[in-house]
Amino acid sequence: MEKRALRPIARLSTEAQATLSLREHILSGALKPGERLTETPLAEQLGIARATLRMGLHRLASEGILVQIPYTGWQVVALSADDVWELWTLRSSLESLASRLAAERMTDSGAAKVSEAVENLSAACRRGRVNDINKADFAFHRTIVDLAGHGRLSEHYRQVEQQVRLYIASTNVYNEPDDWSVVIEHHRPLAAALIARDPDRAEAEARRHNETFGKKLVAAMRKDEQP
Amino acid sequence: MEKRALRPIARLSTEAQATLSLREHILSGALKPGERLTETPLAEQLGIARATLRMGLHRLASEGILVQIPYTGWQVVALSADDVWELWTLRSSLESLASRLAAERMTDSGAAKVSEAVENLSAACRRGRVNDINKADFAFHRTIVDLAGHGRLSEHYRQVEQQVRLYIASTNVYNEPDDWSVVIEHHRPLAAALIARDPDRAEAEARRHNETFGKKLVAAMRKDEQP
DNA sequence: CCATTGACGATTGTCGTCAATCGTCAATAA
DNA sequence: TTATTGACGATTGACGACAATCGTCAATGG
Repeated sequence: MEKRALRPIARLSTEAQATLSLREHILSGALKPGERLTETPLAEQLGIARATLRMGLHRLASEGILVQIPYTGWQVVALSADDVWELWTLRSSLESLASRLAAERMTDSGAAKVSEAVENLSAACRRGRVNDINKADFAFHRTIVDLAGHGRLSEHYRQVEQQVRLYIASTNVYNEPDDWSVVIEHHRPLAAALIARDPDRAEAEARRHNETFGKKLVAAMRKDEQP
Repeated sequence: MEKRALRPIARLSTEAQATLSLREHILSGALKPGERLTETPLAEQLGIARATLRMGLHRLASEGILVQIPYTGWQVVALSADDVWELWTLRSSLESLASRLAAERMTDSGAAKVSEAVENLSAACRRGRVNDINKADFAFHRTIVDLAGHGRLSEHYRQVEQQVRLYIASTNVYNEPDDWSVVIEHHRPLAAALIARDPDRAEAEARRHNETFGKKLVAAMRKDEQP
């Protein structure tokens, strides 16, 4: 016998499962931006009815990773430089709020989570495997948002984060053999402010962090778009 | 003959029309929070198929003004004090960003729009009709967000605004015979900062505006919830 | 040769129907 | 009397089929 009581089984409607599956499939980079999706074959592949699949597609569209062209089909969004700018300004704003709130309600266990996240990121940077760094990076920011204890903020952030993931997956901006040590140096001040329970500094550091990264990224994109 | 060329007619899918219709119906306050909705009668009322209606319902759920209880029904969300706190902190964050951006890219025509909006609000306050004040208030803030020229921000703000509208419609917080002149005094500094093209001040004023209102509201709600 | 148009295949938009699941309430037995 | 259980009505969940609309491309006429 197990110690813990039985947990209620996680029941997911077929639509929810399909949405999950599709979302991960797209975000994994298996589908390139602009790639076309048609309902009928997709429904057959997933073994569900078209109407069911369709709900999932609509949801992903409302989340901004798919676009629908009436009577023509669905396609994975192709982000422009302006889109990336929008994403980063928005992310900066949301994460600044999250950081402030997280610092305000920081607990010992929360601080431990932040420490763990930043150490994971540090370890990943030392190993130098791009995918791992990426993952640890997202996990670090996600930790902060979760610690803010703000359901709607969490949901809005998730949508932005998702599109950022899509962008990262569809480009190789992270493949530049940059010095990975700078990545961790860019995160430590924010983590420190959080652990120190300093809302003002946490908010400022979050804003600074996002803005520097965002500016670099947008500049790189515009350079690519022009010629 | 008319001068202007024919504009493309606005074609809306039945689903989109149903969504629009439902959204306004709910936001108008015709349905009280917690009120139950069943698909079949609703579909009949609107004269559309259940599957079509259902897509609209799902959308409204993802926008946070409906909740779905599996195999049971849909209902209008009932916002708690915590929810209102979430809404106002989020709105503050988003509108601060919008105000900063709007101030940065302010043009003469933009400034005119801000002036017009604030004058409308002022006029409404003098007349003292609650509904008009309310409408002008939302229009003022919407003007700022539009002027920011940030599609995603606009969409995220819309969702928050919607829930705020729902909350306002379902309560009579605005019915207190407050001195309406204070309303306009709370808005003028922000408008002035925007017209002066001062991003820092605009951002700060937006934050201050939202926080004072939010705190007052949340405090009033908690007082109502406790006993 | 080229612009126009009509038809065709492909794809989504919408609909009606049946299956799965929920809450409730009465029947039952200790 | 009261806790359990079985059945019922109500409601959503999922499905397959038909209609509307799109882009394309060949046929047509100048």
